[in-house]
Amino acid sequence: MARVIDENKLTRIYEAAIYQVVEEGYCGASISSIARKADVAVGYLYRFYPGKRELINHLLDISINEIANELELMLNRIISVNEIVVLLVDYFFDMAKHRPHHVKFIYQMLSQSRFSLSEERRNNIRELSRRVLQLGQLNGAIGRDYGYDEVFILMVMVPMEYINLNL
Amino acid sequence: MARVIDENKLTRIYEAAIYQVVEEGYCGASISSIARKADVAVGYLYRFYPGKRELINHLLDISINEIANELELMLNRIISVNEIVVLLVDYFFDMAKHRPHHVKFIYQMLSQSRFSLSEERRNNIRELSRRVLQLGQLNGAIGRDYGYDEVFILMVMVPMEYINLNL
Amino acid sequence: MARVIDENKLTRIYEAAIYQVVEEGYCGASISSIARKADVAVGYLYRFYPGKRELINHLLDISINEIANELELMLNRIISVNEIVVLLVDYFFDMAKHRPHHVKFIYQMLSQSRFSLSEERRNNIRELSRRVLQLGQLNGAIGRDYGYDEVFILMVMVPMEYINLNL
Amino acid sequence: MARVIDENKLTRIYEAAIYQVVEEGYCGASISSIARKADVAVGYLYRFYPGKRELINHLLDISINEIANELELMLNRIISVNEIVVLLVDYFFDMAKHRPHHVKFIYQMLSQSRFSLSEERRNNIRELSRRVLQLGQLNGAIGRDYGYDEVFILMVMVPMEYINLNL
DNA sequence: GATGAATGAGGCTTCATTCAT
DNA sequence: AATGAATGAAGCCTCATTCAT
Repeated sequence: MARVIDENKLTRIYEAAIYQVVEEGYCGASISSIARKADVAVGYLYRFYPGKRELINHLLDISINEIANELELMLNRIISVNEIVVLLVDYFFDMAKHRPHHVKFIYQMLSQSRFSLSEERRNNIRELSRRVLQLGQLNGAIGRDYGYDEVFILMVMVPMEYINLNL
Repeated sequence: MARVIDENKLTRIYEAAIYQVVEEGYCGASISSIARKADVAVGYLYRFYPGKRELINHLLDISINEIANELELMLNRIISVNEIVVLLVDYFFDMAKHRPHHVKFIYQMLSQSRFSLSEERRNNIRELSRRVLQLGQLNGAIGRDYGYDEVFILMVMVPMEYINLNL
Repeated sequence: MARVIDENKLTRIYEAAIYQVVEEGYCGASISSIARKADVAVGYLYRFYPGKRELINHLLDISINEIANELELMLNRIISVNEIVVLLVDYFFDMAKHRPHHVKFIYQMLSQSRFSLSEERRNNIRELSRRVLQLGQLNGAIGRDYGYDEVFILMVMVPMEYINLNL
Repeated sequence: MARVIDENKLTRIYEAAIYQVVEEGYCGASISSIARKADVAVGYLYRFYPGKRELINHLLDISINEIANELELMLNRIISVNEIVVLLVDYFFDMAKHRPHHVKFIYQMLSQSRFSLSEERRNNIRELSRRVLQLGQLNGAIGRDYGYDEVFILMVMVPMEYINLNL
């Protein structure tokens, strides 16, 4: 019978790709260097993605999704904005501790306009920001004249910035 | 006879390089595309820089220096931290209006660890942050438990983040 | 127990290979595309041939052999050259109607010097051409100053050319 | 001043490309092997053609054009079809003698439907065939029931076939 | 000094072939 | 025996860099 897909290999590719992109940039992260670091044949990569760009884009998507899911869980427990900020920052610090390259990866990608999220993911983020904003404005934690952007920057980007500066 | 350098050509190269890096990323910004956009021969570029990396790194250095000088001027006039924040944000918005690619360029480069500033520039920035911190803590505008990083992030990175999100 | 070879699968491989070579050329006809079209596993192919080249070469050999056998049957019935020409052209037109890709395949392969027939097959063809020539020159249907080549070109290649141009 | 284009290099590329295609087929004729044989850098090829396919297609176009021009000259001198056939066959034999690979190249490419001539070239050929047909039917050299295809096959393809078989 | 033609290392991708299951 | 996941050599192409003019 045919061999089964080794999930572990895929994980290694993800780690390697993120590591290489952070260390060398999108272009510097050559497919062959990723494959080598993941201890996988070059061709193996192309079984899952039609090309390099799709691989990296998917990784960004996965990573953002992870954060979005975390935030959604928090919002569903209807805690206050203040608590959410604390939890989110904790979450980022935890990620920085265990997977420092992931934080850098997300941060880098988000600041390069060429790598945009999928429409779906973007809507997802916007919806969550809206919910945070609503929650914060209800009990006065967030002033009336702030919008989604401010929420996103202060809750997501600033913590990441801080972490990046210190990594 | 002294070697005459056409400052105009150099400026065109800088503009073109920054534009291309922002639009296409470091790798996408090919030397030939930069030269073409700057209306300069490819070889001309190599009279000033030994390679592509050095050119881009220098541009980052120049750009940061520009901001540092601006901040230094402000600090020399010994205005309050509050005023400095206002002036600095104004300065960034002005840059965003007249040279939007420059803001993006600096922001993008700073979030990519592999493009580091020169030691000299880094010291420069640190010294300025120290002075701002001192000034702020003197009159209580900045709390005792904040450090350089926080000053830098809040005064430089957050405004840039905001601008980038809206450009 | 004797190894049972599924003749049907083999036939499907032949058809698929010929089809793909005609449509995409030798290189464009990838082993995996052939296997997919034949609904056979890639590895199965390698049970019969050590490689791609051998498969294709064998197909050419088989195809030519088929024509040679046909011609031989005709010659054994000692009919005149004129009749043979008619029968052969009929045969080609029939093949063009029912298996158009086969005609194209043979035609294409014969015009590419690097796909040579096996020594055995070549001798076979030459012998048949000799017999046709002899037969034709006996009753004056073919002039004294023609040789094997002319016979082969006029009886085999020209009809094929015509068919190819019209397929 | 910038170096001037070396026409000789281009000619070497043409020869090398045709040689390699004939010897190894379209796919076997790798860009690097062509460049090596032409004693030219790989990148040099891409100054004239966007890719391999365009190079080979252009070579076919050039080659066919050459023959078409020759035929046109003959037709303009209003000689008889018989004379034209003789001249054309002479021309092919001459080509076979001095540039044997060119004949093979044209023959191979024409028999592979995937490499079609440009619309312009095809019209050109058709027009010339029409003129030959007209001329031949005027003085009875060509029977009433023949068409373009027959003219083309007999005057161009058969001679080529013959040459190919003997090269 | 300036130019841009020429080079070739290196990147992305494909696919013939192998071999564990 | 049959399968198809996995491999990696080799192909196409780009582009940083050099250097003759």
